[in-house]
Amino acid sequence: MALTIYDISKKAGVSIATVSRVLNGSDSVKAATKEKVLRVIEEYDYKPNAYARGMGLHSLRTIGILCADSSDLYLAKAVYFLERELHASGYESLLCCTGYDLTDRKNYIQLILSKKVDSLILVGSHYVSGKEEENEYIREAAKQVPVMLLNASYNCPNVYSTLCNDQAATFEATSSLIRAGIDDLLYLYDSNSYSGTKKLQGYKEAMKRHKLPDPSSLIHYYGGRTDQIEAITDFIQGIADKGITFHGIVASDDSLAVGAVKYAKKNGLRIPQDLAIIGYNNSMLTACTVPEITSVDNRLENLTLRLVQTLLGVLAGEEMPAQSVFSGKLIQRGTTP
Amino acid sequence: MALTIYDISKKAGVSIATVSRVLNGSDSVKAATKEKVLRVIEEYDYKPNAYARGMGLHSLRTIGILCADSSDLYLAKAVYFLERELHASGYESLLCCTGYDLTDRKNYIQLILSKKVDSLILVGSHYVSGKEEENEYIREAAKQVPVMLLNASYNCPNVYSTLCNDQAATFEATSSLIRAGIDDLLYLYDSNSYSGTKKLQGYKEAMKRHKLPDPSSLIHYYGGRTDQIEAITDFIQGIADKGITFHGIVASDDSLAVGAVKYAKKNGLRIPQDLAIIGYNNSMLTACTVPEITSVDNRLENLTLRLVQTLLGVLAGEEMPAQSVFSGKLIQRGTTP
DNA sequence: TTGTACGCGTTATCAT
DNA sequence: ATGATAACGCGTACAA
Repeated sequence: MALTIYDISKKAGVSIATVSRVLNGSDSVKAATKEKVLRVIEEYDYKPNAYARGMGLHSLRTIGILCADSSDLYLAKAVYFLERELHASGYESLLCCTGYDLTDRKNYIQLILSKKVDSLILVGSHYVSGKEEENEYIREAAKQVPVMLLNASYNCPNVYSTLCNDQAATFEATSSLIRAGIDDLLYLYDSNSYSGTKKLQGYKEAMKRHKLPDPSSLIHYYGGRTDQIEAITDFIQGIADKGITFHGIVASDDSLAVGAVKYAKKNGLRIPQDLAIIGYNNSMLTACTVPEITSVDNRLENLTLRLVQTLLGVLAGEEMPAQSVFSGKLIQRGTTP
Repeated sequence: MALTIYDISKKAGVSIATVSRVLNGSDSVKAATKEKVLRVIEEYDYKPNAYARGMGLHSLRTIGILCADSSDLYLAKAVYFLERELHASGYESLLCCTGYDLTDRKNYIQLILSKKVDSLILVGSHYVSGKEEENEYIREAAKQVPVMLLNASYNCPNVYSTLCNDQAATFEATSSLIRAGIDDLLYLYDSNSYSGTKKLQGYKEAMKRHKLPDPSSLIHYYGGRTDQIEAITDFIQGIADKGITFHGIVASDDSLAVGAVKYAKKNGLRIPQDLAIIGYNNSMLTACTVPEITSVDNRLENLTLRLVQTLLGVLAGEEMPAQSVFSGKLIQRGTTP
């Protein structure tokens, strides 16, 4: 059996209260006593029981990180950064891959809350819906612990949003192509999430601002998996085969842009002369093609850093901004003129 | 304040013992009583306190998943599959990105064990070293909880290994190129981990078996980051610039293979006629290049599935195999003849 | 089948 | 500065 605080107190010749004080860094304990207790703790390699500790402190210093799919290139990076930051601050991370289904998500959150996490981090904008009733579960969760949103925004007490201004970034990306003289721009996207919607708005706004005709026929939703590059290529081919002409593509994700590059190659189109392409996320995928893909960097590491700082502040009882917005940045590479 | 088992027992007009029995699915409770208690639980949405429960059961049904870097394409997939399987079996996953440093890993494991996880899953072969003294921490951990190894093997009580026969797979991949008439085969690798060593052995074995000259000058270690494709391309260029000639490349990772494809393009080499390439892991990267990359599939999902099954068996007190080995499979695509 | 009472290992609140 | 002791909420012998 593992040692308890009683064992240590006996061996050190003090009471359990004193041991507890030493353990929790109380200042009201004589240096000599502290030294003595620490030596015993060291000698027997005593570790306080986590469950019992959780009961007393009402916390195990654990944060629930929820994401739809942690094998997604972008989400995986987000999870990685978050875990690293949290660990550095003495918190552990309970990872939950909830999938994209609403009911599954709700159940998962219920479960995780019952495990007494100190906070919930929802990674990715899929967690915020356009329909208010579908966000009810966020309000509910926020009644129990602070809820942190990465790449989404939701206005509600105890909910804190950290995100990139995807709309502005997409507006800028689209505009840069238009300024280069390309105005038949295809818009490809794969998600109707919060940020998915914002990106689309950015594209539309740019088309409108430059007085281009209604782009409805140029906007296409790819509903398949983003790691199926071949399916994406076929998808774009299908659009072209319908007789829709385009000399530029703005994509909501780098994988869609990779599909676009492969489409161009298959059809003997020169990049960027015949077809210019812009991706999103500035992932390693941008470096896999020839030429390399121009992409929007939404500074994920920055976002995660800020999110954790905000969270720590909230947990410490400080007043924190409910929303932190950063700017994206277009990284120029070979697929744009 | 949240409801306790006492509140529920009062409202249901029974003792806490009965509530506890209902909660834990004991059979010795009258159907009517059970029904009554369940209704109260439902009505007040009562959730047992996790800490108190952990104290009694000596478990919070939580597994520690350790990996060096969960943003790595391959590790991320492994973590995703593991979490999914564990969740389906009623276990939560504590994610720990330990990095590649030994001391950091040790500390992290100590910490995580003190949080009372039911088991440790070490994802990726980096956790097993060739030097026995560096594996001491695994032995220590295994004294406390079962330790599961994914893609590595270590012989020690309470340690269970689930892996792909990377040596045989690499042997087969290398041999297939030799049979196609290419015998100046470069071997690129990026890790000296357990499986890294095995893969290299598979390559060497194939060269030897086909009576090819000592390949020492053809074996090259890339020490940079695998998500830096450009650095990989430069690395290969450097090898060629040294005057080493090769018409085929066997790589220990798909990202190295992507770098090889880009190297070929830069130098106007035809693929596969002038340069044949085989990657490893069969990741989405194989679909990003033109032509697509032939790669070894080590059936990750299978491995994770088996690992979790083994773990559940061990936790249930059943006798389980200490080692489960699966075969890899070469997926033919455009970079090989 | 059900209830009582105790143990689990801490933290926190009083005294001293 | 330190010690005694009461929570904390649940599981589980043991008793009924």
